[in-house]
Amino acid sequence: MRDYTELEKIRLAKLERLRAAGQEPYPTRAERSHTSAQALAEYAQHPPADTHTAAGAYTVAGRIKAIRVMGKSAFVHLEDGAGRLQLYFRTNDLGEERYRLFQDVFDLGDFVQASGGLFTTKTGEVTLWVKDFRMLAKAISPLPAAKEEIVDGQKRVYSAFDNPEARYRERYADLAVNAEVREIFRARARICSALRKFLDGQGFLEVETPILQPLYGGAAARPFVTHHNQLHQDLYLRISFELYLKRLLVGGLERVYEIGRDFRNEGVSFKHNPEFTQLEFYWAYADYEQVMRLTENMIAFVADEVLGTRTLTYQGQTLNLNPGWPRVPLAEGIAEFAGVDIHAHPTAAGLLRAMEAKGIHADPKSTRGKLVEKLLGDFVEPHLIQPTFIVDYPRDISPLAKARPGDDSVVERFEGYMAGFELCNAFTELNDPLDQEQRFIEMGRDYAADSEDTHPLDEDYLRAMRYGMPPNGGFGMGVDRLTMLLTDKATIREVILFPHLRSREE
RNA sequence: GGGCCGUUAGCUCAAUGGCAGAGCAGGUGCCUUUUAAGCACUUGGUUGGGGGUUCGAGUCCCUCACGGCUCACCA
Repeated sequence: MRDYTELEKIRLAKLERLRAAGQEPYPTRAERSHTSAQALAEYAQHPPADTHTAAGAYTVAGRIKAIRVMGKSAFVHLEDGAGRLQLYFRTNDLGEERYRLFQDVFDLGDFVQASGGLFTTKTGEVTLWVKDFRMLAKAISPLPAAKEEIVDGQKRVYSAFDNPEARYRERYADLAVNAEVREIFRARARICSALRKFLDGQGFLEVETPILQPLYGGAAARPFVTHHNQLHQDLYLRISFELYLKRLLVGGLERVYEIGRDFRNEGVSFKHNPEFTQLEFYWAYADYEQVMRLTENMIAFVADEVLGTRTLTYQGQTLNLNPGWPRVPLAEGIAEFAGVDIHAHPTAAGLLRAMEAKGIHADPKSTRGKLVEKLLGDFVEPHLIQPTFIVDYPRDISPLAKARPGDDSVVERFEGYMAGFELCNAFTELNDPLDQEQRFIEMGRDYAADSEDTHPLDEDYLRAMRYGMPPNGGFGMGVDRLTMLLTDKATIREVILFPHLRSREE
């Protein structure tokens, strides 16, 4: 038996008192004729002649958010999924005994059902004049209490439940108490719907590919490992969808996408959660130029659908999401912001010397591609506030992308940036099985040089490609990051319902 | 993994090394159109855990746990 707090013991006693009075604290069924918003809308459309007398018949259900008792009457705020509605309880209407029952055993956080007509109070709030009420679910533990006040139309919250750790660990309490948190996840759902609507409209097919994979690939990340008992087989949780989605192009599905979970066994930060939601699509006969245009249109479409505008404020910065993002070759961006001409330094050693000359220090074992990435991340990325495509990446950090015709050292790849961080990554996909095999082998060498684990070589993927893969453009985007941007949240944990936290001993 | 900061009542926060407090929530009263309702009284603490210094530790030191920020890592 667990230890209840003093506050919980008081509520347990109230629960017993409710039972003693013949009311079930957790009845099986509830009734509801109107949501709070429906009731208010109906009243507004057909206001009674005398607004101070209860009119109509409404039954509402929801959670008690505020109680103001004044002797023999009480005002209560009820919150449901649509909003809130004030309830008015009065001894005259309910009788001494029922009124006392309400006053004595109904608490903040309880789910209740109430019926009556609507009227307008002296202070102008449309309110349900309660003729009947009952408990729907008694709350034993008090929700983190917050108080709200409306000052000049602005909501002010006092003693808000805002300790991040507590909010993430008890997200249910966070959601119950902080209405704006519920809005984040409504927006998130609309973002996913808008992405699907856009891609479906472009003739893409939504598919599902394995999360448990015998080999992992498609990105540079350490995987989570798990085990199938009966098959005596170790399996990896996928780090990307790429290699499976491209197998589908081999199979003749020309436009496919997947929205789902990726798992990366790496550091946690304001923009990294160990599991995160990714959108990837692959588009046969398209190249990265077409994918760029589709990307701009997709982001603008989502902004229209979710925000109703293409201008948004992110952490105090105004972002313009209209299509027509600048295309900045990676080498130009680095030249501008880091003052290093990477074209002039085709070898890792040469580039490293050029960087050292600028006072930029890097791991001397880095490949040239790694050095270029460091320059991009440290010097260019922070400047990319407005939506920008950085294009044309070094071949050795892009093993699944196709080389640029006429320049083997550069691949047709772009990354979309805004607000100073990477949003998406895409390329003209490599579809030459012999080149792909060579790249995999090169990557293995690079990993060895970096003293990382050797990346597994996916033979089955090469077999698929040998059957013939149409030329195609592919795309990947972090849906969590897009949600951060559109909801103006500074950390990924705010847009994931249950972000990963270290376990805590009870 | 490193650095810095933090953890005090259900929630939000105070407290020169010297009696652990406030507001809200809770309880008991008063109050039949309130809205952070109001008024009076009042309960509530292993100050994250453990160890140390000290006559005396929420406060200083060590250590562990968890979190925040940041750096590193993240083709």
